Amino acid sequence: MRIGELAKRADVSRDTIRFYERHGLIRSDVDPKADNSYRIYAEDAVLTLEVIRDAQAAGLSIAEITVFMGQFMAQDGETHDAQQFLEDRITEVTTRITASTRFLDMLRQTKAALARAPQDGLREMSKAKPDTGKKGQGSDT
Amino acid sequence: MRIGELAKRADVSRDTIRFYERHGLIRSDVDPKADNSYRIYAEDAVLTLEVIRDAQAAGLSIAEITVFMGQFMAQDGETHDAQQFLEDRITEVTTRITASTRFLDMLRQTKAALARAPQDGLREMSKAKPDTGKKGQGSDT
DNA sequence: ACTAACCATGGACCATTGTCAATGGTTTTG
DNA sequence: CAAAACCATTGACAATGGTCCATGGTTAGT
Repeated sequence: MRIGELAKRADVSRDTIRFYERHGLIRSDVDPKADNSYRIYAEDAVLTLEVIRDAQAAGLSIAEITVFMGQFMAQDGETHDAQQFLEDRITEVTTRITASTRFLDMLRQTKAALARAPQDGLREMSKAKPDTGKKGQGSDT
Repeated sequence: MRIGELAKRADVSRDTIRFYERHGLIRSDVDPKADNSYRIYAEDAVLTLEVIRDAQAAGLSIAEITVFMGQFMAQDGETHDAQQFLEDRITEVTTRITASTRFLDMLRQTKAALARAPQDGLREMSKAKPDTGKKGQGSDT
């Protein structure tokens, strides 16, 4: 298919597709039996764009997604780097999901508190604590 | 506490704290009985910075986090806008978590496939398909 | 007292992730 | 056929989220 159709089907702009392509996230060929310069995209490009969307939601940068796509398509070795990369991403994404969920709870609690005491403000909310469990050594250097 | 201590305790740079402050995400006062211009941060600023981190992980922009913080601290009305805002954020964050989780699965599957067929590449992976379901279109002219 | 370490302010600078506009060619369709 | 709609390429522009630097004042340790 051509870029316009892909754009419609994946719900992204043509410019975005071109941007991704420049960054190696997606590929296209030129129809050899046409003498124009129109690029042709495979069917699975739609899927690829959806994966890119998810990957971005998960916090990966374009550069990282490019690597992932490369890994995904890879045929040759470099298995070690690949494994390591994937492991790192898994850790990061997991962490992000945890933080997001924590924040989601906070949103819900805030909303509930607000519903409970509309004009009163929500000073009592102060009790809602995040529960990080990581940093914060109690004193200065 | 002063900015340096806060920076250490919350594990962000001083510049980032100042950046947040300029954008209304955090506040500080000047010690009235000191004649310097050093800013003093309350204890809970550490917590605030942690919440900001989570909110960012959840995909909120600085502007949105600022609104949330305002809501959180709010004393006056505007309950309707607040409720609506919170609801919208809840929907968005939930969606993001779903997408992230979907992508996380993909990472895991890719890793597994790679472990299974190191030199073979993972052509069979093609079967792993997401599961979106949207509509509409992006225009570009 | 002197120096290292800290602080404030302002503005320049940077990477990332696109978007837009100009220019010129191609295809489709009424 | 002629216009509308589509396509490619290039490069400028923009918003976001910081980071760095220069300058000058403050505090703390030795």
